[in-house]
Amino acid sequence: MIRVEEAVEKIKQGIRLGESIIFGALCQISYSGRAESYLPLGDRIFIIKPDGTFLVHQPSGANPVNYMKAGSSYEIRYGLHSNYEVTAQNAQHEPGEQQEINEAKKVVLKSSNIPLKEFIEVDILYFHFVYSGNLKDSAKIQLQGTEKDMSDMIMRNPALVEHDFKPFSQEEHTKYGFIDVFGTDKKGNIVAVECKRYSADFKAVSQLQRYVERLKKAKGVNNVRGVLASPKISPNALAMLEEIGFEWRSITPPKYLEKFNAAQTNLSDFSENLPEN
Amino acid sequence: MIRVEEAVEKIKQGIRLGESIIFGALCQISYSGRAESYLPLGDRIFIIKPDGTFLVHQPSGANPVNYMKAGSSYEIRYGLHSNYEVTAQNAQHEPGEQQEINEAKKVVLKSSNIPLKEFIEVDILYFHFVYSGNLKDSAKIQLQGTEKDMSDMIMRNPALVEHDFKPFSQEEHTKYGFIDVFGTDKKGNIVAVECKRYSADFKAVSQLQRYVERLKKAKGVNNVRGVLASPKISPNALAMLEEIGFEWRSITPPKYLEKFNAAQTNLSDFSENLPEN
DNA sequence: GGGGAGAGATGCCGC
DNA sequence: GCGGCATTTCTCCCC
Repeated sequence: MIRVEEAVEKIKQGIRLGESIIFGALCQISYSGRAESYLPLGDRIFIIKPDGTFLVHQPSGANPVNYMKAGSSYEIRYGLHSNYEVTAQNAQHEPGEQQEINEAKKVVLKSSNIPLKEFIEVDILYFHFVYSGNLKDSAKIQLQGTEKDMSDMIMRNPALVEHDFKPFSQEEHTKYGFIDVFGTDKKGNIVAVECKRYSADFKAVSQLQRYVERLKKAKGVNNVRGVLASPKISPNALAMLEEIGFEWRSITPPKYLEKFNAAQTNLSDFSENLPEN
Repeated sequence: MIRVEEAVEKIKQGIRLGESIIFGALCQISYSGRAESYLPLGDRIFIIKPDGTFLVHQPSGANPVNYMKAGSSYEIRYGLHSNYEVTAQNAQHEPGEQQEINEAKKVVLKSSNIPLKEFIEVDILYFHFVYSGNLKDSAKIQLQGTEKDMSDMIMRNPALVEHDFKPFSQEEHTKYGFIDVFGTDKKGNIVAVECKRYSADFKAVSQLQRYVERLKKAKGVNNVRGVLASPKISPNALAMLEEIGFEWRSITPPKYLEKFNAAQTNLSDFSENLPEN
């Protein structure tokens, strides 16, 4: 627990200096913007980032319960809470907290993003902790095993699709749509390959169908094959695929950060738990 | 800045007690699971929740750069970092930090989720702050303005679709698919309504088309109308809709938390910034 | 800014 | 568990 005055001063200064601010507080939250929400009293974790990002986390769950996008601005002040009564009872907190809450100095944190017409107001009863500091991080995450890595792999090794498959290009952003890999088979048919990094569903089939239809229309040709590449495919999707006359290839996206061998060996003691593929 | 020994002890105790743990640290991170990633040295914000959720945030951006799902387990210990050299230089930090880093006591935090085969390893150089505590929050967020609210509104006021529209049911989870609102028009035609809370795109049209096709097939009838309801619709989607012979209705999801008037008035000083709709 | 598509998407519900 | 679908999805890239 931290004194309210001290907490408010730290946060004020953090906002002024554009620092990363992290704090925990007992509060209730109202949001208005694309949607609207109200979150009754409870303990939450807050992050205000220098870019204006705002995150509110409950003590469980992966997603923030409330948030604001980068570019939002902040104001914290002492003030009257809303005209309804904040009670420990309606928050299902311990009855003993009632007195504590009523005696607490009231604090209001407002976040607003005028261009996006989004607003959050946090009524704070007390703070559990406050940190504010200039955190420095210019690093970018290096990720492997994405759909892009799959299409890279196919470009390097076209036989994964089939013998004599000749890929032209990758990630074609054309007016016909976005095609992962694009090439010809040995008979000269056009082949459009759509990659999915995990199980392919009927939406992936729809997507591929749309590409192929547009291509046929735009080029005035009929010899366009559709190939869906993924580690798995749902029964529905496979049925739909076969009905259209498209094909499926079982291809798994590459993993293991070859460029960062060090990072890989760093996880060596985990490797016994990994699947053998 | 907090002493490493104190930080590690706090986190260890937090893990043992199942508390909410929040800390800031200079670190590098390796991940292996559905994909793989490596994040070079930098300052980050960490949250470990009692349910096992793990979040790592950089000082900018809305999304966690690394994370683990609920159910993951944690271990923190002193130990050797990986066999590559962690230097202030490769993290683009100030040269003066080099000595500080080399002298720091090395700490490794591991998170693992065996069923999901997901693993994170954090090499920590030093801590900016550590909080651990028993945060209590049983509240659930009350959200309004969702797609479900739109279909509720249409059920209460079917004329929004058209005069004499008679809705049967909502959210039909049938083998034909999931239909938001389902009813008949005055001529006895079946009407399938798909709601979108924001701008409808061609995917929404595809979705609706799929419902209607399945319905026709399953019921052996042809008099099924498709209606797309949304505040906006993209030109492409509208063209596609009209080509199929479906219709669009301009309907905006209800907002303003009528059930929670208190929360609403709480945002009264924001209302002058809100659009007039 | 809109459109189109991926994401280590997540979360919810139903089977 | 998978499937289907919404999300204050977010993010990126291109037009």
